[in-house]
Amino acid sequence: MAELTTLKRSKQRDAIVAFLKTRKDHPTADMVYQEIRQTIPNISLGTVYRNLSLLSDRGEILRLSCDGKTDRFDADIRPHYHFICKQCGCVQDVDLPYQEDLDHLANASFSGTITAHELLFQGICSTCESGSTH
Amino acid sequence: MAELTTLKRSKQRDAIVAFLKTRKDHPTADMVYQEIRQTIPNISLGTVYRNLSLLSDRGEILRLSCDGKTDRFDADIRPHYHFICKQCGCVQDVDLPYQEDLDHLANASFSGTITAHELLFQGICSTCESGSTH
DNA sequence: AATACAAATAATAATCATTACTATTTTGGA
DNA sequence: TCCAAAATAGTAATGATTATTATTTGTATT
Repeated sequence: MAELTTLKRSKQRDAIVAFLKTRKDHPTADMVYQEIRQTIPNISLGTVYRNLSLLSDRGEILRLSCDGKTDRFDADIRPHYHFICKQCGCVQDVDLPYQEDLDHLANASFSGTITAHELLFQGICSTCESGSTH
Repeated sequence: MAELTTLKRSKQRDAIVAFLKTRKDHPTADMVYQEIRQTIPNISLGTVYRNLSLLSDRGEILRLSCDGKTDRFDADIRPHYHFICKQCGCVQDVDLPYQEDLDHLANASFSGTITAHELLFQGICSTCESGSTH
C-alpha cells in the first residue's frame, strides 16, 4: 500500500489538497473531481482517485467510510469524530475529544490488541430539523 | 426502503437467516451466497442480496459497513460494537456495553440531534498476533 | 540550459459489489 | 382448487473504484 517512492509535485495533486483544506463537509472523490475540473478542465477522474488514495496512504489526509457507499476525504488528520444525517446523508465533524479510555475498556476483554477506534454518530442535522421535509 | 408488504416465506430466506444465526464472523453477501449454494445449488446471488437488504430494512438483521468495501451482516441485532483487524480484515464482536453517555456528550455541542452511534475498534486480532506473518 | 529517468498524467478499459429487470415459480388465503 | 401477491433464477445494468498504457512532466545531474 504505502510504497515510499519519491513524490514529484503536480498541479493536480496540489489542487486536490488545497481544495480539501477549504472544506469541512468531507467531499467524495467525485465531488473533488467536479470541483477541480473548474480550474483544470481535463483532469482525469482516475487522477483524483489515485491522489486521494496516495495521500491517505501517506497519512496526509483521512479517508472516511461513513455510509456503505462512497468514501469521503478529510484534510483534518487530527483524530476526531463524525456525524452522518439519516435524512440527507450529510457528514459533519463532532466536537468531542478522542476518548482514549474506550480503547482501554475494550482491550480489557479482547483477545487481540486494540489500538484505535472510529466513532460515527447518527441522527438528524440542524438543516433537516428546521426545514421539515418528511 | 422499509415497505410494509406482507412477507411470504421462502426456503431461501429461511436458509439465509438460519445460516447467519450460526455465525459470529459477520459474513458478507458473497460468503452467505457461497454457503447457501451448498444446500440450495441454484440460489441466485441477487436473491441473497435482496433478502439481506429486506431483512436489515425490517430490523431482523444488522448491516455493518466496517471497511469501505463490502457490507457485512449480523444476526445479533442487540446494539454492540465491532472490531476489524488491520492485518487480516476479520471482523469480531467487542464485549463492551453500548455507551449511551457518548450520545449525550456529543449532543451537548451539536447543532442537530444525535440519536445513536456506531463504534468500530481497530488493531490486530489474536490469530495475527500469534502467527507473526510480517 | 540540455539530458535522462522516474513519477504523474489523461484517457480508456476492466473489475467488483450491488441493484434492476423480467419471465417464471411459489406461497398462502379465499 | 383458484388466484393474486410475493419470491425466485437468470441476466443485464449500474456505480464506484482500480488497472492499463502511451504520453507528458518534474527534478536531479551534467
